[in-house]
Amino acid sequence: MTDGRTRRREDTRQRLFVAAVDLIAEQGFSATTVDDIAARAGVAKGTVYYNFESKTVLFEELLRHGIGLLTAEFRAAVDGLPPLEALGALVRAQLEYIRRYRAFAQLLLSEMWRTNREWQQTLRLLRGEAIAVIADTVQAGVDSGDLPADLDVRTASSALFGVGLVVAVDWLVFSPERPIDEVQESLLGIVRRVART
Amino acid sequence: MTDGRTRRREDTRQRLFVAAVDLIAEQGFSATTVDDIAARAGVAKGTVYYNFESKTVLFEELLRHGIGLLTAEFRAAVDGLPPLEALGALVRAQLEYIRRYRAFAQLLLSEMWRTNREWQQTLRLLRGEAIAVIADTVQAGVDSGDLPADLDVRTASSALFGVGLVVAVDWLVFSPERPIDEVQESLLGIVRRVART
Amino acid sequence: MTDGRTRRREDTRQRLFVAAVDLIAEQGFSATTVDDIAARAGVAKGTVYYNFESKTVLFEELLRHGIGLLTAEFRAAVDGLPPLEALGALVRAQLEYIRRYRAFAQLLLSEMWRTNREWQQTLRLLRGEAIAVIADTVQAGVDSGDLPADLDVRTASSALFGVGLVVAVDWLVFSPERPIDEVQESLLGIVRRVART
Amino acid sequence: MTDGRTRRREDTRQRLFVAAVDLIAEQGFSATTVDDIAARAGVAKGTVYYNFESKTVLFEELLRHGIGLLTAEFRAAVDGLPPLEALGALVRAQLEYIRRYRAFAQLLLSEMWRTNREWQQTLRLLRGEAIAVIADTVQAGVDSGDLPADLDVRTASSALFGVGLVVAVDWLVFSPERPIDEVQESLLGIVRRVART
DNA sequence: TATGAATGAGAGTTCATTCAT
DNA sequence: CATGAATGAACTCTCATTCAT
Repeated sequence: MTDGRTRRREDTRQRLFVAAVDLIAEQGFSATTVDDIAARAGVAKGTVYYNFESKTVLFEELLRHGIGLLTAEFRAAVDGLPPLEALGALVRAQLEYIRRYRAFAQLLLSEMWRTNREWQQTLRLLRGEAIAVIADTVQAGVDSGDLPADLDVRTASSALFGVGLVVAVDWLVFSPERPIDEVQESLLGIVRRVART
Repeated sequence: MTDGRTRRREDTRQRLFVAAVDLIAEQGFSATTVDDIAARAGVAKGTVYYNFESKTVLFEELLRHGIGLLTAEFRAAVDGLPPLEALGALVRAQLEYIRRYRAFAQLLLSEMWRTNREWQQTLRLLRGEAIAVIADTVQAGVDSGDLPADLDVRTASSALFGVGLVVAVDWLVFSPERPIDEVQESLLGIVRRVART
Repeated sequence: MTDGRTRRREDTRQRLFVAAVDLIAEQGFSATTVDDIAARAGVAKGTVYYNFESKTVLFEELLRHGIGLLTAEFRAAVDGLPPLEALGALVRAQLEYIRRYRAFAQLLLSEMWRTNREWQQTLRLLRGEAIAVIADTVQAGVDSGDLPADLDVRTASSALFGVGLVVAVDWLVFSPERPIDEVQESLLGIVRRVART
Repeated sequence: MTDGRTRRREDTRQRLFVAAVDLIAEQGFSATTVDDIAARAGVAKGTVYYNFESKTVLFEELLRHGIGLLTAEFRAAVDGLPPLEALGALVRAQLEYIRRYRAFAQLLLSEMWRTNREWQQTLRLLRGEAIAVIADTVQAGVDSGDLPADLDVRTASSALFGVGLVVAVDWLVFSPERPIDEVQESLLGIVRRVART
């Protein structure tokens, strides 16, 4: 199972993932060619098709992989924490994630609110899983009285996710020199104020 | 004589704009073909090229047109208002705009934070003009003492623009049944709270 | 017949001829667009079609006009002259013509030995008329004993025409600083030597 | 392993060369489509672009290949010969070449004296290399006293090249039934007579 | 007599995908 | 497990031609 061949193959897949995410973040899915991906990964074009059924499938697995990671970090962040602290931990986790996987975050920002794309179903589903963690935390806050009782949990969670994404990416693209702590503080400050209502 | 011709041509360009913005918002620039655009506009393919140098130029003029409109509405909104009220007016104007030109807003959200695209220069420039109106208002608020003196005006304006965009589009895509007033209230509430700091 | 309208139209046709001959000489027939021709002639594209049935017809009339002129000058040159002097006069006439209508000469050089072109029939016919004047002169020289009796009149005339064309155009393109008299002398010298055989 | 592939690819390129030269000679560069070339070579259209950057590049490599061959034959022809004999050898070599690669010769005749074409730089350069061999021979003849001391070497070489081309192609197009030896004799006769001056 | 907006067939080019090696 | 030559459908763009003004 984890013999030489499997490891080699896993390595190739990993390099293709990295190459694809960078290029698609920069140029978008359609503008990124399989040739580009293979070249940046340092393999032949045929190798892409040996490892993935198609360009679309490669992209879908990429989304699955990336958002799965984010969801896992969300779950780890809130584990055992009381609602308000958990909310802060989520913001921190999202920022950390975006900083580490900047290209993937850009890609998400570009694709998340599109319509009529092949992988839309997949994306909505994955988005739902990530936001569910946020929603659970928000719901817990409402139940415990830490958050206003009339809060629309679904919309608030959705907005929280989107705001974190856009603010962090905006920071990375337009003010990369600004320290992340400031950004984190601003976001946490806003969340706390909203919570207090 | 020349007037009839000019009017006809202007009409054709307008229809191409409308067709292009819808399709590109849904599918992205690369995935949208010139054939699609021509078909939706109800003209022949050659007509697209008679009116625009290239697909890229059509898109750039589209960006210019759309963001120009937004900037104009921003300017009209803040005209003569004191800082805090002006800030509220900006939020309202942005939401109104996004509701009216939903497709264009989606398109902006998808392209604004990308790198390495042909029209990036154009986009950055236009974004700068729109954000300048916000920045002027924020700066006035800082000067008047309505906003915290240590506020990073540039970053705050940038974030305000991004948050408005992502929240409004998220609402249109994922909770279209929710009345816009609520969204507006939420956003205004957040802005006011931040202002009070 | 020669009223205002006709004169204006004739003027437009003339300008289109001049524009077309220049452009086609430089770039070839296919690479020259009707837009190019109209622009250089300073008229609208529709005007080309108002004056000529099609691009091909414009070109054919151009060939007819240009080679007709050359043939006429050939006829005028040899008129009344004894064979050997007539031969020299032909060389001079051809060089004069090429110098005056350089672009047309280039165009001829490019198209004359092509096969499978639409206007080939026309071109062969016109070429035949021009070469007939040369052939008549050569034949007269053979008959009078000034030229060798076993000379293949047809081939010799054909070659004379081609050599004149290629040497003159080569001179115009690659050694334009060299005076025409030298070129003429060289050519006449060769012809005279061949004649003496 | 790699050898099999390389050979296959080289084979494809060769077939594309042959197909392209025939078609372009007949119809000209612009009038020849990539579809035509692919069809005659018996490959798919995409294969043309897998092997050549563009239609223009294919044509440039074609020119390079064809004129390179001619230059090589010129060099082989004059090798070790005294000036006058070398001159005769050049004429023979040129005629042989044109007879063998008739299509390429027609193409050269059509393109050589054009201006404003993309590959002009390339063509001038290659023409220079071929004519340099002639010029060296002519210069040797001048130095040895076999040719007139006041001969303009550059112009004479240029003209010799052009005359050989136009006479040979004229013969192939308009009198293909005439044996090549006669043509060769005529040309050699002229050259010898000029030499005697 | 002249115009120029519009057209659509067809050109050059790209690229996801296949497959023999 | 990996390769890269070949493919052909689909793309962007061009341009000779038409026609209402």
